[in-house]
Amino acid sequence: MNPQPQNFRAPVGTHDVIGPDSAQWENLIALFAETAYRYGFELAISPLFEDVGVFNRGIGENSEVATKEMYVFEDRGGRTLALRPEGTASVVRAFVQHQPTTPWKAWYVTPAFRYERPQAGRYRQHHQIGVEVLGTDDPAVDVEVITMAWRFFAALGLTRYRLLINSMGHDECRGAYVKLLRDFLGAHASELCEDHQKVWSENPLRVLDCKKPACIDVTTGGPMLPDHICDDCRTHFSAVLGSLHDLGVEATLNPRLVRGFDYYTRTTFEFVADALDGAQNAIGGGGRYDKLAEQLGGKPTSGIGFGCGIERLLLTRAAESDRPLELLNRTLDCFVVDTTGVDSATVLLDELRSAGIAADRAYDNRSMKSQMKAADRSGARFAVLLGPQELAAGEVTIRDLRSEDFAQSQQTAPRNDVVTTISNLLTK
RNA sequence: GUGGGCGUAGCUCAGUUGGUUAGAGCGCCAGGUUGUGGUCCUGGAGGUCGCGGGUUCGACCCCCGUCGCUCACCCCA
Repeated sequence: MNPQPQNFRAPVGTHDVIGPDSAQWENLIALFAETAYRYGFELAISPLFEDVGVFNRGIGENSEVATKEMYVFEDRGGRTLALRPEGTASVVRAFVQHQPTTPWKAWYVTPAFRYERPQAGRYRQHHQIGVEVLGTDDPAVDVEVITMAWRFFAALGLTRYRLLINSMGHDECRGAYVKLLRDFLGAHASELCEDHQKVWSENPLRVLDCKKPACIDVTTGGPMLPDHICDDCRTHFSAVLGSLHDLGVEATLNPRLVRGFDYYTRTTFEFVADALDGAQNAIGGGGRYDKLAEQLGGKPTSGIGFGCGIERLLLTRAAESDRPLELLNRTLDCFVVDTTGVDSATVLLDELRSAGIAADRAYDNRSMKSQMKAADRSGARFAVLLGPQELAAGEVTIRDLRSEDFAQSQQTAPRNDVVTTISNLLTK
């Protein structure tokens, strides 16, 4: 009659983020929000799920993510929906739907879902922060977006990261290049690695990204993207590279850089962290997607953006430094120790908190010693002692918990002046 | 989807060739004479040894299965 409760746990590849780790997340997201506003971005929140077509059209129906990693499901109304595997497609869908005035600059923070086997730095639900700019193909925007990410990493305290960059060309010159590459690969198909001998034709660009020696050998002698993009794209790319150089943002040209989503055109980039060993060292990436809005049914609109994985950024940060991020002040101002037995703390705390003072307390009428321990553990700056004596005298005792000197670390204050006294002590 | 390693208290881990009531440290709770934390001392709570089956007189230990964690391949953040 009383069934054994099941031991539920977070699904495979997902994680609960609780303290003290959640403080790192809070810091990182707050810093990103701050950075985004400084660059003129507004926050965009879009649904976690979309019509599956948004992602199929966006990231490409043949892409690895779309074919075998998406969480696709049918809702009760028979609609075929998918959990977002990345941020860009939804934001661009929102742009197409609402047609905000351009340039539209939006930032986001969102979970992303991909059905893969989890491993270090790879999860079925991970979280991304990113930005998108729609409505201009000015190379200055490419530079701004890349630079923002670059500066953000530095503000996070990262030091060992690199920017890899490439130009994919626009649809026409890229198409011509793919044809060229396909012909080339066709002539050398038997020399490719085992896997690509079979599938090189479906997406020739992927072969460029293959890490197997066989494929590298073949493609090294073959045509590379930057040499075959049209004059306009070349000019655009040069402008981007030039400005990045002027700003001191160190970009490494990587002609093999081909990202996993099909929507990219022209400027394409990736950030890798050297502190992360193994295959999961990409902490962020992005690029231009000048055809995406159109593919999602909108007017032709240029766009560019980047996304970064929060988990990987924090892993990188932890690998580079022992010190946690402490950009936000999240220490308690005071801890109320109430031994009156009549719960005087409730009213006192309401006064303190209403005045903007961060305050907490113990519950359950615990002993003074126990409450003092709790005060110490809480990290609060001051303990506000309120016992029978203080209650009778109409005052409180304020104790500086950082001081070791008993005599000088305590003072009394009239009960009515608690807020102002604490405020004054805090500004010292 | 394929393969390797690992599942013992909240956490980090011991547990001798299979042998009685499964241990430690940290953390948590309570005390150390009646109002003071961070050190110290004492005590306490907390575990169906991931789960299911098998071998055995006897299983945390051996075997099989399963689930989970983890790492790698693939791909990506």
